[in-house]
Amino acid sequence: MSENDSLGKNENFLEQIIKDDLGNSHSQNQLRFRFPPEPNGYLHIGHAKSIYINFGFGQQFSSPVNLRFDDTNPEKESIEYINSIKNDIRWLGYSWDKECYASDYFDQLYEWAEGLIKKGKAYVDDQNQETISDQRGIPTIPGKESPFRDRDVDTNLDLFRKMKDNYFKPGDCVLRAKIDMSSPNMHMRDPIMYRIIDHEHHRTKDNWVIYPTYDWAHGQSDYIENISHSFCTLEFEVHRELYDWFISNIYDEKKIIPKQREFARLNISYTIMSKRKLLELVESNEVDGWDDPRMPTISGMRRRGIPPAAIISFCEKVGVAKRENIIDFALLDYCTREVLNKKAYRLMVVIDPVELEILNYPDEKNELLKAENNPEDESYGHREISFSKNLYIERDDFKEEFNRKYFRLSIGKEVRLKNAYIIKGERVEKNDSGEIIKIYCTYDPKSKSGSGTEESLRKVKGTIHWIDKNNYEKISVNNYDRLFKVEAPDGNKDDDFKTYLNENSFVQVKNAYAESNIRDSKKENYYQFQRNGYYKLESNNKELTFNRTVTLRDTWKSKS
RNA sequence: UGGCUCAUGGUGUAACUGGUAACACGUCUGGUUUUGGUCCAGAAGAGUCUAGGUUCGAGCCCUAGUGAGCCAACCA
Repeated sequence: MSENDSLGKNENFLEQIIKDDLGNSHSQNQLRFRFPPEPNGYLHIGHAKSIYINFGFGQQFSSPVNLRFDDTNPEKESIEYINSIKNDIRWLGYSWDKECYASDYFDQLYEWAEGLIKKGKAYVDDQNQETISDQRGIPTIPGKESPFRDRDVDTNLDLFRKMKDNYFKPGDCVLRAKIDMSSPNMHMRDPIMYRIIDHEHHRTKDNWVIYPTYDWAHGQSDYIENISHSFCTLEFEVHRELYDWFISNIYDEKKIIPKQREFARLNISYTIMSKRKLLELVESNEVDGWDDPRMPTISGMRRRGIPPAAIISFCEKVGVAKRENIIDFALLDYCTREVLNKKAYRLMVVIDPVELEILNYPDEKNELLKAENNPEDESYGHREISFSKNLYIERDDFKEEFNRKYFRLSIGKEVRLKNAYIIKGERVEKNDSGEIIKIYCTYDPKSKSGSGTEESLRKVKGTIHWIDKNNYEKISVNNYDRLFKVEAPDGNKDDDFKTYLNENSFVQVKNAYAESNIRDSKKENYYQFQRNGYYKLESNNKELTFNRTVTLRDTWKSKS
């Protein structure tokens, strides 16, 4: 079901690798992918790219995709994260074949580790962390071998079993692969396979006190699950040699050898993509949790009102390559608007109200005017909006002084009230501080929208939205903006990224006036407050509260 | 005194086994429009990091530079 194929769109390099393998080493039914998050945080838009890549290939090649939790570090992981991850993937519209856990393979991994010891390819090192680290050397200088490196097999086996059986304390010893302390690749300098961690695991509870490291667990998990292609981000490129080394040492049957390949992670301007830093924002209460609408997390974007289709479309447009990149946030906004324009129910909401009285409109008259729910889609139908002599309009839609580029209301200037009549500004009333508190206008009774009269067909330059003063709903609106003030908040290693937080990223408007139809709004729907932006219902407890997803595109260069 | 990776308009991604750069976003024009939205039409903007080489011909191949990223957690 790949749209890519049908559109003849260009293949990315990972797709080419798969197709090459299909022509040589792999058959169609041997293809299998996986998405391997560590349950130590919430998924963000960067993970969405990875999800899109892996599950996208699954769809394209009709291959199964496993969801595998890389849960080898119980100190950082939790069931809360597991649940949020599953929820987010489903919300994005994907379903996995098997739900797997690296922890399900702990027995097998242990067995293989003993196998490596027996082959003389792994040993227990009694040195402390600091010593091991010192001995590893630096990239330009070879490391030194551990004095415990040449222990015999029986000693190693005995020690390793004691490690497993809780004879030692964390830090007393580790199991290391015996490879090459002078390798130019630091990861080949006798990497650690097991360490002792005294912490209950969220799944295996207290069954284990030794836990495999990422390098020892990941590739083997791929191998166990018959994963054909293991795609990860660029920083794991240097791990590949070790990934292959481990598998070559356990490989003993005619199983698929998984192939690790790396692509560039996603970066977006004015935000950060590090789980560690995102956690920091959450814990320091800079944001309202992992799902704060300003967060680049999947859950945050969901709360903000970005539909899954927009996220998928974004990942598609962003492409897959090996080059470091920073995507312009405007592309995400574009994808969001593109989807929402077709989906959103339109409503009129005045966010910063000022009173408007129509002098020649009958005092007691009240009309119900017809409005389209979505001009992009006839099937959304129509609604009725209450109209009378006294209204509210957006303060911003009236100006006493203006230039020829100004389309909105002013004294002596005509404008159309959306779905209603053409009015002309007459005069204003100000308070002592010179602030406009009320605008007076006159209307053309024959210009009613949709009436078909000659007057109603007149072209006026501007159209503005409004609210009936006698029939409206007060709502609360959360206007969000970018979380950071600079394009690359974590680009400068010397500065704390939090110093670049945008203090105006969240503006709450308590008293916005909405047409009364807003009472029917639903959590699952998307809304456009006309001429203002797209909004998502956040809460409908006593008072309706909406989150602004994104503003409408604004090409009016209101420059001054 | 190391290894690995990358280098195409402002941003991102293309260009099949070499045949003088395409698409999207952004920007700018104009048109339509009862949302300064949408939609439609169009424009500007790179000669592909640099220097050599191979070739009739190179963004694609080779060499050497330059620049950037990653690697020295008992994190993933």
